[in-house]
Amino acid sequence: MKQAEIRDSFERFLQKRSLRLTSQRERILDRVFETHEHFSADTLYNWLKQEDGPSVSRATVYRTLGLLVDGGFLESLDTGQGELLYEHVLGHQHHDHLVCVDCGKIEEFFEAKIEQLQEEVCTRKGWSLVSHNLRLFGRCRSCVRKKDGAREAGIES
Amino acid sequence: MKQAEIRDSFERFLQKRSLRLTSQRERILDRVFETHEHFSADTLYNWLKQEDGPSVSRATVYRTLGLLVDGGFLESLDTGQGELLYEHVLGHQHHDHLVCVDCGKIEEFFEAKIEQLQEEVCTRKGWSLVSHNLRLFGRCRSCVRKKDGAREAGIES
DNA sequence: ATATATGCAAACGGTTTGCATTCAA
DNA sequence: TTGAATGCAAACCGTTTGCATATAT
Repeated sequence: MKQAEIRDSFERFLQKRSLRLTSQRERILDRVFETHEHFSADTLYNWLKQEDGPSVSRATVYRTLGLLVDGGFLESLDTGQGELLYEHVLGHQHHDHLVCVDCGKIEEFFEAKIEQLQEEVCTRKGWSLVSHNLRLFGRCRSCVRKKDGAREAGIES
Repeated sequence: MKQAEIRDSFERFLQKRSLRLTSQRERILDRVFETHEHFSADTLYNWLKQEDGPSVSRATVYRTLGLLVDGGFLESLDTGQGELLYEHVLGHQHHDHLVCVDCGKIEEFFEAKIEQLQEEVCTRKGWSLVSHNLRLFGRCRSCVRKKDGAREAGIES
């Protein structure tokens, strides 16, 4: 999905709710869809401060992130390290995350069988599934390598 | 595992680290293994305040909870609602959680096939799995019922 | 014209921490 | 005796909010 379509979709979303397209919202939308990394509210705030364009306050960053999550433009991801991370949704399929406990790296994965088993668990218990959050914590390929290197050198972890 | 064994195990843990068995730690340990509910630091603090025994400050509650998690006596559970919940571990097998988005109820489940698929995902990606966190958010049996009732009565959700 | 957004700074809420005092070993 | 633990209150940190001002429609 390209920038222009996203923009249209955002405008429609705002109209539906009688909200206004401000230069701040415009700027945040653009910036957020420009990156494919996971980012925090603070990171986004700093990007906007450094790069040029209409100034955006911290409060507006938070308010707009909330709006974008509501509208299904962004998803938030709780890595359990205090701050929420965000990633854009449009053009991305659902996935879960691997988080490296050594370097913080995040990778995405999708495993249909896990998704299906989650539904089965819910059904079995009489619940109705709304969403889920699966995080695998481990060591990424390069941190595993580093650790093995250290072990060979006789350094205890 | 009965209270006395847990107590011994805790004393050994403290000795190993040259930490001391204080009346506060004793009281927290007992209280925590007395309940089978999930509880927050604040809930625990209030239990200790209402029931009688040696007084325990909020700071000590937090410090001791940390200690018990380190020692593998408790596990913490991030429901994503701001505060951490705790549950005791000894005598409990690993499980994941269902969280009701309407009433906050928590149920536990264990699904071996999901556990195994997580390992497979990691292996496939070259990661080494350390732990995981799976939360299913949905509506519990009784909230589903309530919601259906409302729908029949023509009340929109 | 007017309802909505913004920026600022203060508030929030769970948790952590510095420090003087108390206590287990 | 002395290193560790406690209680208190202040600090922390990401996030939210009240309010006066600015702005999109």
